[in-house]
Amino acid sequence: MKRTEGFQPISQESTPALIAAQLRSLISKGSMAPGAQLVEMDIAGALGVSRGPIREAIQRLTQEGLLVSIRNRGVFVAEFGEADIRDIYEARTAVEKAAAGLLVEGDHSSAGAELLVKVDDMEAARAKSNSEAMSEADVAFHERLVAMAASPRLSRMHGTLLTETRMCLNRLEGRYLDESVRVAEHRHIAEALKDGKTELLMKLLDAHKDDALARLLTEKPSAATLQTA
Amino acid sequence: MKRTEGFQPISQESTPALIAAQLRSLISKGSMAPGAQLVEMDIAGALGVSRGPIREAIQRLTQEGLLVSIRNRGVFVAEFGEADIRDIYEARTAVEKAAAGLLVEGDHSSAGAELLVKVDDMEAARAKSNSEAMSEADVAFHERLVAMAASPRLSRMHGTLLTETRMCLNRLEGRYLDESVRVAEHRHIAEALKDGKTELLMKLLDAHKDDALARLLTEKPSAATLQTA
DNA sequence: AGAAGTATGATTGTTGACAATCATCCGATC
DNA sequence: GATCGGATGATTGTCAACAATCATACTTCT
Repeated sequence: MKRTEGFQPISQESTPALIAAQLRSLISKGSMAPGAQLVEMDIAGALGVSRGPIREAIQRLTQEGLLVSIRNRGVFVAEFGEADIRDIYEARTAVEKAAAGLLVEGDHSSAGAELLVKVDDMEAARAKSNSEAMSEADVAFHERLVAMAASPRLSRMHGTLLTETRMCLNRLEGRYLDESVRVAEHRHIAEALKDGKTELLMKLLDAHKDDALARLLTEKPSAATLQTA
Repeated sequence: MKRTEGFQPISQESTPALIAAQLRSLISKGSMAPGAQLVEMDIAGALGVSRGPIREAIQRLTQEGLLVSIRNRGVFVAEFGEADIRDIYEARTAVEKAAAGLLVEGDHSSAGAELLVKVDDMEAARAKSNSEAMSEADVAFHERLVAMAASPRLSRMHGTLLTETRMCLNRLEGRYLDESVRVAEHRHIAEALKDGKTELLMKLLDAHKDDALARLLTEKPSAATLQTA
């Protein structure tokens, strides 16, 4: 028996990566609002580290597009207008369609089944009129769709796009939906994947995007304004 | 006349961003080989700055996936195996197809014409048997395809994927091709775009990817091994 | 009242110093 | 020869200090 059997290599995350993850989460949740300035000294004080690693973390998020850095003036949470929202959804759909394409070539039956579980989560949230859980389940559906494709690059790109999506959705007030339509849309996508119907799947993903954009970019958000991820 | 007419706002790039761009270029060109360690002090000395901004630049490239950072041991240029090459090409094709889809919905005729200009560059390089120019023209074709879609996110994602592509291609030796086939493939894509033939365009992009992967991942590169971007 | 100039405070950008960590080498021991 | 322990040098990670820059407030001048 080898003496090191049973041991696992230890891998420590770097401090800037940890800080970046925490900041990303706060930005994603809207705790740090679009346009808000990140003050290094404040964050350093809150986290109990020096400004160096904070600056390094900020570079990560700037590279990712979540922060905007203006030399000598500071770093701000990115703000997205209508064009950005369109761009985010276009890019997301591109990634999701590519992932779906890969999934259809594999065991699409169990992939679809797994997505249906996520749809059930959405249905449960709808039944409880828990809109926060619904949003989370909606995002989880899309996340899982791409993750199952086991493509590191699609997942990486999608991760950023989902963060950007959340940032956009955080800004919108009064987001109501006939949630059963929302659940049904996702169920149709999952079923098309399950059945290996490539063309239908692509059409549904496109329609899902068009639907979302139409609702998100309605000029006067009203009580009937709809939301979907 | 307003006193500030004719003036343009000045916007200074941050030092870490400048450093990151230079490093990205060196990595892209293969001057910094996959697996090579970046030594902060060396780079700082070469650029005449302190280690702080170097570290910040490195965080950018790490976030982008071009560098791999291991705590307390250093930062290394990312290395890609066969699975990575597949993933890069899959992701690139996803982005390129999405861009193509957007272009077809607009003035696809002039978009296609513009791509044909890039094909002519490729043809000129073929006629001179200049394989470096051919590679550059090939990459420029794909770059332009996505840039014309005017989608910041597709362009951003594509930029990284192209750098990764170059890194992979840098490793391969003996890359010979019947270059006229290569030029023809790109010409067909440009023509399909010009003519607004969506389905054909998507099929050609997929075939282009499959072709590239088949060639790049041939087990024993021979004089007949083909290369395309 | 509006414009210009100056001062001030907050924040950013960079640097060099120091501690921590790791890889490598060398010598001792079995 | 193989293993272990210790020393050494290289490099990384973090920190605090200082200079530079900007935004804001206040004062003076027209």
